[in-house]
Amino acid sequence: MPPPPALRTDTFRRAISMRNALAPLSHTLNLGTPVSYRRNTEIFGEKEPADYAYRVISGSVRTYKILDDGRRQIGGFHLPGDIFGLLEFGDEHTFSADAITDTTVLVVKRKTLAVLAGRHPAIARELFTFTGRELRRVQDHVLLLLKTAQERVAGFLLEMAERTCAGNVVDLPMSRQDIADYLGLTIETVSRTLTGLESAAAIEVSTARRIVLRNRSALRRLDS
Amino acid sequence: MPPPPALRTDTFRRAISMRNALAPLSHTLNLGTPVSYRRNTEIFGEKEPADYAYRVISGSVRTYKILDDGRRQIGGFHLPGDIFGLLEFGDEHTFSADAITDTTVLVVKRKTLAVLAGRHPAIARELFTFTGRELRRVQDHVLLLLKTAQERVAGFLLEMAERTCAGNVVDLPMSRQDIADYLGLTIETVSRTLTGLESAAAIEVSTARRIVLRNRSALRRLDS
DNA sequence: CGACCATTTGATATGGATCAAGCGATGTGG
DNA sequence: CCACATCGCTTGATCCATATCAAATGGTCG
Repeated sequence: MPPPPALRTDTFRRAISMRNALAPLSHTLNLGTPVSYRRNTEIFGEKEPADYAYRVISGSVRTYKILDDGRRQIGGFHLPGDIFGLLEFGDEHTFSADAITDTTVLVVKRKTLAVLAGRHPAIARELFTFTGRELRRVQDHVLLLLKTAQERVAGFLLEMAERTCAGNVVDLPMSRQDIADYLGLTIETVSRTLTGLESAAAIEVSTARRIVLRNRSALRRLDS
Repeated sequence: MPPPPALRTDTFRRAISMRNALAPLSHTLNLGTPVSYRRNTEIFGEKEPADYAYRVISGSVRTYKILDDGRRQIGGFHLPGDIFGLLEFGDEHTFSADAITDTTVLVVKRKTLAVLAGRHPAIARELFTFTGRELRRVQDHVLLLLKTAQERVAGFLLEMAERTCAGNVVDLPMSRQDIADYLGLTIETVSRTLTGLESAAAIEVSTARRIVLRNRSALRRLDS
């Protein structure tokens, strides 16, 4: 919504200097202008012109749609290193995005990326790889929605543990409602399932937002 | 599975001459070698090297995964004009594909497409557009799986009607089991739902495989 | 401390799965 | 040409996972 400042050489340099061990798309996509959003504020809305793509530096983002019946479906959670807003069909965003926690992102014009990709095959290849990974992610989401509540929650926890790379302690940035809207369940079911997993000694719910994985293989079994 | 003959200049020319009013990706992707498959035969299997991409000329194809618990999830149905097998993460197919009915496809090396895309920005752009459309399709599949049985079936019929472009008469190439595995339902539920839609005068089930849409707006309302 | 919001827990309802049987079309051998 | 087997589909009865409705608990921030 707030159009970020145009990409200028100095901001470009500044962004490049911020390059760090952000996950997998090495370096070429580490450009753009840093912009920050406060918790629960909108980054962009569905149907808005998709001029910019974003990469998370710190914090966390959810992308979602509001369905006709008022329910909200979360398409994905985006953690540091992740890109979002890039792959849109046509010129409008197909999802809304907002910051779950206070978040800083790098903003870059999609058009700029397109030009760069045209000029540098390496960048084009990276974009293509990213696209493949994104497609895979959405396909996995389809498979997730076919499973039982227990499998969905167990799978979600394992995925978050992997993505946050923090051993067995998973600090969830998102609320139960967010999780429910991602997994296609209700908050009650998510809560009950977590309680169930705790009774089964697979996890420990330290606080609502902090889960400790006690028995990964059990979780993996439940994930099936 | 049966590795198609290598792309040679004469087959290339032959394929180009077959160019016709196949749907949306105009012409540049209308190249490759025609190959035919009989009904219910495998085109490729999951985990096989993804050397080739395919475009349906005539017939129909399903792509699917077999899940750990033995269920089958159909990722999509591919009708004349559609491309499949192109977007794979890495070098292996992530889905299996087989012919639903007797089917002819154009086969082209993915590598060839990559080279062509590198050389011709127009082709690169077409591939990118296709990718965006594919991503959208999978995202829509996610949304589909959140709906009620009635909404899924109604939405499926509307989609098929649109894709086959045959007015109100929809000739389904696939079985109830295929539909169920696509919609994440059981055959019983699909069957009952169709009967229900017929009672509601929204459709007419002429034969098991031929559905006539009697009241699209009602269907659209049920699709929500 | 008190208010508010997120989460958990409890009781009940329900949509779709499962189990089981019947039916209709298609094809095959006698 | 018909009897019969087969396969895909429909219909029926029951069960179960998750939604829904409702209330209690707990954590956070003024």
